[in-house]
Amino acid sequence: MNITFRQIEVFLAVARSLSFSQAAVACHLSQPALSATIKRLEETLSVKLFERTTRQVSLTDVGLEFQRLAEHLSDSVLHTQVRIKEYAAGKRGRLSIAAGPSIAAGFIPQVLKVFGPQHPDVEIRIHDELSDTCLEMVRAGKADIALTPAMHTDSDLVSVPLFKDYLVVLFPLAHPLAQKKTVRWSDLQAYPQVAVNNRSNLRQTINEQYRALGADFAPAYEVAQVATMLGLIHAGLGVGVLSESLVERASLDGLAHRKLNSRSAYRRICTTVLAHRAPPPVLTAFLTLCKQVAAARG
Amino acid sequence: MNITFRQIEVFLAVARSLSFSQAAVACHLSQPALSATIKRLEETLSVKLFERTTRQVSLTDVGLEFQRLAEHLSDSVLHTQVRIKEYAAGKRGRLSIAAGPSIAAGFIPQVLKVFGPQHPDVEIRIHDELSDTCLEMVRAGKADIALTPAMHTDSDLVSVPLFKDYLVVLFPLAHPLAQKKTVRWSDLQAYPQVAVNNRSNLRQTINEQYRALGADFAPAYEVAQVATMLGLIHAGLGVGVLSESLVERASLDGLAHRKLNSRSAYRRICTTVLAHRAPPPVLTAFLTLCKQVAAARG
DNA sequence: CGATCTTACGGGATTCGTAAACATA
DNA sequence: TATGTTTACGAATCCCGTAAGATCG
Repeated sequence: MNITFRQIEVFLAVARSLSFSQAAVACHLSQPALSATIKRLEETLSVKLFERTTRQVSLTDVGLEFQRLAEHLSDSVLHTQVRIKEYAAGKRGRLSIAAGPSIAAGFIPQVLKVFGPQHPDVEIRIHDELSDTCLEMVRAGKADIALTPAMHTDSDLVSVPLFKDYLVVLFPLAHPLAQKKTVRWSDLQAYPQVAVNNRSNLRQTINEQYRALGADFAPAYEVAQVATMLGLIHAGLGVGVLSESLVERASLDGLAHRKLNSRSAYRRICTTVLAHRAPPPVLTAFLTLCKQVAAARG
Repeated sequence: MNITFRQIEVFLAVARSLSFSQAAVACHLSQPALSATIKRLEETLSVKLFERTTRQVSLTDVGLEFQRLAEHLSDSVLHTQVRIKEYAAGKRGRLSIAAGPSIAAGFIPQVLKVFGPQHPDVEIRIHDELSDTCLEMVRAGKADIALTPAMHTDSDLVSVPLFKDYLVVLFPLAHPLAQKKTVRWSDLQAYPQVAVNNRSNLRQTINEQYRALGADFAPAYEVAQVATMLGLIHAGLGVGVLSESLVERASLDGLAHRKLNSRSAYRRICTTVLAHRAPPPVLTAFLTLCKQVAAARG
């Protein structure tokens, strides 16, 4: 014989109204049915909860003690139901996002600006690491999703293209490039260049672009962090190639940029998640929004 | 459609073993019945809790989240059941005892010495007040029970005699009274007496005893607290009449006592509780023990 | 006698167990 | 093929509502 949540609800209704009849209407139950429910509860606990004469109902001491505990139980059950529904709707939970440097600084904030307010009870962690590290984190379960330029074809990961992130060249406002309407790769060769090092996917893309043109890319300055690049460019030491997703969000006072006029000068940004694994609900909500934002940026 | 504690138990069994068959035997259920229970739970929450191929069962993300909540619920229900049974058995709760000065210092500790260890989860409060105050506290609901010499006959209170508390005279070890085997009231008149003031029930009993003998009681020293009496007697300033229940427990180094040789030199100690009110379970346990201890002291 | 809880009893839903079907490694 | 889950179905149980009975003011 087991205690029932229904019994607790009914008990609380009686304890509050101190009347079987009133509690019955409150519970949408006939009065004898309610009477029986209380009786069963008392039998289950082998305890008398109410002192009842036909004209008066009052809680026994044990009943009073049980009321406190029952109140807590009722709250817990209700709480559990809303929590689990929120969780299933992606309104609650933890979301661990791994993203490459430019995505983390450009695209992700754009998405989270909408996602955050819509999902106030979701704990979000952003891992801004190099692309390879991002994918490794997904594989290890440390991140739910990776947003990187690298398309992975391993069987344990599944990647889906999100948008094309075109390359742009960045330079000071007064720079000669500011006069040009369109910029080609060949236009850059006249100026010293600032670039991130070879560990970066962005750099590898640039290298490939140069190789395709039969040239070698030899930057005048090589750094690890994008922020350092911006400093060098701002100081007039050179120009630098970055991705559109970054410059369209970051505040780049004193700098201007042009999209590189080449059909192949882009990286395909992909979402990567674990294969053979149903995504957490909050992740599907996040993914849906990512696609919307990606579509909106055209 | 409502969630059931049985469903939660079953869910947790499956979540722990990750097998419907094993969980079924653990729950004393046929495997199809268990399968149906899980299905109903999933329908109630409108959420898929397990990812199951016929050969493998695993928790979904929602299921994992639900497991934490369910674990908490299960604990709460179990906790509630044991708590309420402990409470009903008098093993748990709050007990507020009001007792007159000598009872509080003598008899009560004797009872609690046994009661305390047997009921470790009972919060006990002792109100050591004058007898009238004790009865008033019971009437006001501030105390569950009063142990006093005063027998109350008001309709809202019900008193039951517990034991006879005989009067004794207390004196220093070297006092002449130490030579006597029996002491009568008349024997005391030769010595200065120390007594508590007229607000005390003890003092009123002494006054009555003297009146019955056609004498007036005129103590040499009158104080409010028993502890002060003991100090004065110890200093050799006089002898004092107290109750047997007090001296048989208190440590009275350097003092001796004799029972007063009179059939009427006692007070009838009573328990008093509210009438028209079922006593809290812990109180019945306490009362039972009081009667046992009272019977044992003869 | 009127209001309220309890008991009695029949119908309907829920839950269970057995047996068969089904799906994966 | 062997193991483990789901479906199908009949039986027992539980739960509810109506009607009658009991009790207190």
